[in-house]
Amino acid sequence: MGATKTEHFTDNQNAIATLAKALGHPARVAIIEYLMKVDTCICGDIVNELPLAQPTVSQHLKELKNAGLIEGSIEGNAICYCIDEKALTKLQNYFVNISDRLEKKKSNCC
Amino acid sequence: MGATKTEHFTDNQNAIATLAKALGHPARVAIIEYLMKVDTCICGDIVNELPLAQPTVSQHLKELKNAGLIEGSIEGNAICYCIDEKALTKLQNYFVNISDRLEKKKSNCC
DNA sequence: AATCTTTATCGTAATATTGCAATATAATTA
DNA sequence: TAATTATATTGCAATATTACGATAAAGATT
Repeated sequence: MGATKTEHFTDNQNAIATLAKALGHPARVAIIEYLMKVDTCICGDIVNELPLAQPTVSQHLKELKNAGLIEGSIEGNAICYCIDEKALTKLQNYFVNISDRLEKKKSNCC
Repeated sequence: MGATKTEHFTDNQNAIATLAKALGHPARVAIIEYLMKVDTCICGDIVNELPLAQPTVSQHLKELKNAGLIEGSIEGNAICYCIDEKALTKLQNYFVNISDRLEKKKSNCC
């Protein structure tokens, strides 16, 4: 035991959980926010921006990339990371949808 | 090592990460969706709905409650859980805001 | 009061995450 | 081509998460 039983849940539930999990660490939220802030796409400045060692940041970037939240492209020596809008749009749609449904229901809770 | 360095990040980054982390497991996404689906607030039916043992579900409920995503109130013998709209609204606002900003920027990526 | 029902907690095993030093890889520059 | 720069990977220690059986706690029923 100890491993998540993904096979018992729907694809969408797993997809949302994967995206949410990727944002489930403040460093990764900070990376997304930094990529939003800097107009031009930035690479290893992220390492300077964050209070974490380079390998740690590299690992967080990898997780964001695996989840589809950011993309990286080789830029000579460096790697240029940027936000993948599709994933964030998916999250946005999901929560807008939930909030809409809650709005209509108007909490008849307990 | 091994513990997240929360103190180095902003309150908002930590708050978003905490909420996202709580939704970072398909069972917890499933619980939220189930609570959305059933009109009336439901308690231990969640256990029957999920493919997990009762203590495991109880633990997931606790995490959702700690994150502020659901509320529980005693209903005689049972506990009645329901969604806490505030937390989901916060997530919704966060992602709507990000998507808006991305929209304006129109990906000049890398 | 004894039993049943419902939910939470404890204890524990399996697994995953976080963080970093050391090192590898790969393009760049001197 | 040797040194530099930028990033990824490896290996490992500390900690956290996931899952569940056993058990506790607390109200409901008989």
